[in-house]
Amino acid sequence: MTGSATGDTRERLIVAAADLIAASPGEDFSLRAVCDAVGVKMPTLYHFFGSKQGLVDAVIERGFDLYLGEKSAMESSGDPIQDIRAGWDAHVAFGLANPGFYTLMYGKVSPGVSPAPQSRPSAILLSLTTRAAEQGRLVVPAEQAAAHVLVTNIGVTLRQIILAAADPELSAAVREGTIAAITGTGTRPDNALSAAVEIAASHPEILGRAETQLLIQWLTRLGDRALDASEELR
Amino acid sequence: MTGSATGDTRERLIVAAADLIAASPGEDFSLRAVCDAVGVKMPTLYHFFGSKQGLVDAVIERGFDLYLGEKSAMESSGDPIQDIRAGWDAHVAFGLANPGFYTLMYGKVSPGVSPAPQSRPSAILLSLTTRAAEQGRLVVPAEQAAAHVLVTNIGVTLRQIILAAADPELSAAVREGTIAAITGTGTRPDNALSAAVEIAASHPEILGRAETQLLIQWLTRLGDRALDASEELR
DNA sequence: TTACCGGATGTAGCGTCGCTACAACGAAGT
DNA sequence: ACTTCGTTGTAGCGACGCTACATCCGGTAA
Repeated sequence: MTGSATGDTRERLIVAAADLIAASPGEDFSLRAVCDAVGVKMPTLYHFFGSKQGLVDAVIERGFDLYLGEKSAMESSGDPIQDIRAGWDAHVAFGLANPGFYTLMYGKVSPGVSPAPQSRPSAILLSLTTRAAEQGRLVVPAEQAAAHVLVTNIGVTLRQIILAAADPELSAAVREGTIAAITGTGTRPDNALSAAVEIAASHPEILGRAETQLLIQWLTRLGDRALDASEELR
Repeated sequence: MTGSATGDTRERLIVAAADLIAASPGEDFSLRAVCDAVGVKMPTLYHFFGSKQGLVDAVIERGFDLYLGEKSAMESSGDPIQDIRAGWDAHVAFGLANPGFYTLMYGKVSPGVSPAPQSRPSAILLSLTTRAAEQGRLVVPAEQAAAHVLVTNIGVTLRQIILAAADPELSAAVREGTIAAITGTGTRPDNALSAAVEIAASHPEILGRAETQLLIQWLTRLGDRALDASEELR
């Protein structure tokens, strides 16, 4: 035919499948449509990929290549926590820009899914949390911190894709909440009293229900008056 | 035939579809298999549901009924934040126990998905965050807090389903991180409590001497026990 | 009783899907 | 020139979602 170099047909099949998936994210796609787009019959596709899942796997790998390509374009800021922030935003941005890819990469629930392709970006994240841990900036092990960041990052991205509504405020809020959780820094570190209220409310069994309620009442009053007292000093 | 009361066939079709979905979560299912399980032909199914999506919608509604049935069985603890904790754990437990239902309810990425069925549990969550906001315990608006809790709760649940590995530690860590983020409290209870003790001790005139002494005693005891409880999470 | 009527169900079939056995083509190697 | 192997087409299978049409059956009114 039209001068087909080796591997060209296979390449075009992957691109056509990716285009079809991107055209209707989350929906299934037809192998015949892929073949028609390339101008090839089905046995050709099966010669290269063996099954529909084989083609899907190739598309997924292409998706991770694209994702990591964008990600490696960012240079490190030198600060691991700051790099986690940048990686978070890049993750969300990629998901919203490529919902078809992203759904296959992180949204598939079938039991036969293999987590192997996800290992590359997960390793990057783990290296960042490990560096943060080495600097003594985490209150949890590096593995747990990486899992925490990954699960919330995926959650906020999938949610925005499903609702078809980008929500940068929510993404930023969850991002900062997650970072605060793994670094142990609160978002309002000075307000010890409200933190104490939360601790008491979450463990009513320690002091008893009535005592806990009274304790909370006292802490609240203490907070109001103490705040006034310190205001007067200024 | 065998004495079919009104609506019986429709009911059995929903149950059969739910069983097939539960048998292979995330996978597609065959309408013919549903019909065979009930002992009915396909036009009967189409008489009741109109399309495959119609049957799926009925199954989703059944899933939310089941979920809310379990959830309404829990009585309120009186503390909205504590209720959010219980709701979080119930959410995760339901997802892990019913991955087929859960995937349809919260994991579907198709653009034609309607968020209407999700409005019922979301309203419950929003009422909890609204109560917490009324008590002055949130640092963000109630709507944003509810969205934050929902997105992380779904994220951690979907992740465990996909990886086919329950991880109670991760769920608890993300839960506490999320609550800390919306309440503005840090995740280091010992610091917050000892700081609260200092504040109380430096302002004995606000609550009175005897009350302040008792308050400090309670905070100390709370610190010992709560620290032990949170150690188990790490 | 009888005729009718509307909901529930079956028969048969359409077009499409993933997948495959088999053969034909063409460039590279001997 | 002949073989070999990678690539592609022809034709078809079973299963899918879906539907036009016919049939059955229980209640209702003449």
